[in-house]
Amino acid sequence: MSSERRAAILELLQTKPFLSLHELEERFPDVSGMTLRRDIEYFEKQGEAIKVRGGARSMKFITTSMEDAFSLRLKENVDGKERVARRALSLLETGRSIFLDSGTTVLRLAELMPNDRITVTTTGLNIAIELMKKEMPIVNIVGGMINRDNITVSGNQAISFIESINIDLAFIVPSGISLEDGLTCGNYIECELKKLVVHKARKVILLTDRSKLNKSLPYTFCSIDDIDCIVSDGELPEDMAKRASAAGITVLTA
Amino acid sequence: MSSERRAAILELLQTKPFLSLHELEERFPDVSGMTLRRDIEYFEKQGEAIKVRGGARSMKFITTSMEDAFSLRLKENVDGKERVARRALSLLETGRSIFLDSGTTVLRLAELMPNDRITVTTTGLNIAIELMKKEMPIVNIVGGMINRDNITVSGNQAISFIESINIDLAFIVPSGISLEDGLTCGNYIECELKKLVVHKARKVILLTDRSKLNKSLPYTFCSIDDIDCIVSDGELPEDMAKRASAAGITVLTA
DNA sequence: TTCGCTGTGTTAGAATTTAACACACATCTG
DNA sequence: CAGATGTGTGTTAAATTCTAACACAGCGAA
Repeated sequence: MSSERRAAILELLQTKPFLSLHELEERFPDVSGMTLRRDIEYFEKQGEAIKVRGGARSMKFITTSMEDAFSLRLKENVDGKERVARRALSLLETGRSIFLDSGTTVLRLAELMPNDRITVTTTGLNIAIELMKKEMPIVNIVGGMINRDNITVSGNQAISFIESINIDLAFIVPSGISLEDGLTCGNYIECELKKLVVHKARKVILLTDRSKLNKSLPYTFCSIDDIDCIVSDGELPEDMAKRASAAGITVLTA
Repeated sequence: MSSERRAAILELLQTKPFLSLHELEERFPDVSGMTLRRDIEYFEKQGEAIKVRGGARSMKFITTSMEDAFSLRLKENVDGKERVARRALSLLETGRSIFLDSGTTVLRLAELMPNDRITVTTTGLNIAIELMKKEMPIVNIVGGMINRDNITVSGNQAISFIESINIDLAFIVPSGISLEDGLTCGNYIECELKKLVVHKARKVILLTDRSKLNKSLPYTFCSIDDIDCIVSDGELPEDMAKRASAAGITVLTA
């Protein structure tokens, strides 16, 4: 039957950016090349792929110009970010007001977010877009100027927005973490915003991966002691773990 | 020289979803097909196009899942919207602060916007995203709750944002226009926002197409007399034209 | 001048794609 | 049940497109 084969091809299309006909012919030796061609044609009509010479390109991997600026960064330690995002998911509770920082880890979290009745406020344009694809969360975006580098909104208006809302849970991603300097980022105005978020949130959850540990950037927005929970993609260094436990911070390793 | 040709091809790629080699050969008879092939290859590397049998598909028209929710609506009277957007383009002046309403016509305007030094404030998430792809305009997005139906931000925060800024030019798109009810839309809170924008803007430009004329929706945000300029995709009905000229409104038909 | 680079043209062969027809099998329909 | 219809598939040959390799001109740098 054709549907099984097509399902399998669709699977492949989710995995690889390019599927060659030769590949397909090897994978499905009992049907003719013509059939596989027709399958590709079918997926092209479905919008899952684009027929190109020699095979098909998967839509999943075709990103519009600006998105791939991210996917570049997204490729660093994808696996770690994925695990952190999934672990963080379990901290969500329905009916809450949560804040989502911007960043690729959080983007992944947004993609995975269940269709629960929660209210999300975010500074990340792409995160807002991602959440809109779902049915449920009420999505707020803070107002202000958009930073092209990281698709993040910040500024006075953003600050006054945060001042006006209540936050149960804040998921924060710093650019650097160190014992001495605490959580740091490289942009003053965004730093101010994060500072306020940390101050206002009832509970602050820090999402991090290996690459950020023991790094320090110009602006500090809070100390490690201000955090309530750390989700990391691996064990924390000993000194940091000690500090965390002294401060009563829950540490989750994903 | 190659750069002019490439610039022209890039233009074409912005216009059409598919460019055939034959088309290119007709358009550029003084270079060989091989050269045009190489141009396509070049644009594929640039991420502007995808090479397919017989030509190239423009990236611009390859949409990721959520975007095509819009392209559905975008298909209504595309031609009219396109003309209105292009006509509106000529009203832009550098160094100004402009407001862009949300809507497909404006989205097209955003896509066409030159790389000038202007400041844009918008309620449309997708419009902000579109503008970010460019180098130049400073992009502000108002804060507030996002309406899934039209990817628009509104709410108290949005209003306080608008209150805090100065607007030279506001490009407004109502859902309905009629002599009696003026400019109307179907959402109370968005209506309030538009009302404020019209009030604050030094100059209000109304973008409209045939489909909106003589329609009336629940909430009015301003009267026709409050407008400074109307850009329409065809002649206005006589009574409306009369009213406009009496009010000293510039009418541009595209 | 000479070198090397970039942009281009030409060609022939390779590879892919298309289109048309054929067949098997399942499912309706009278 | 016979016949009609439709879907999925295979086969073939021709048409089209693509690639690769080499050639050459123009231009700036050494």
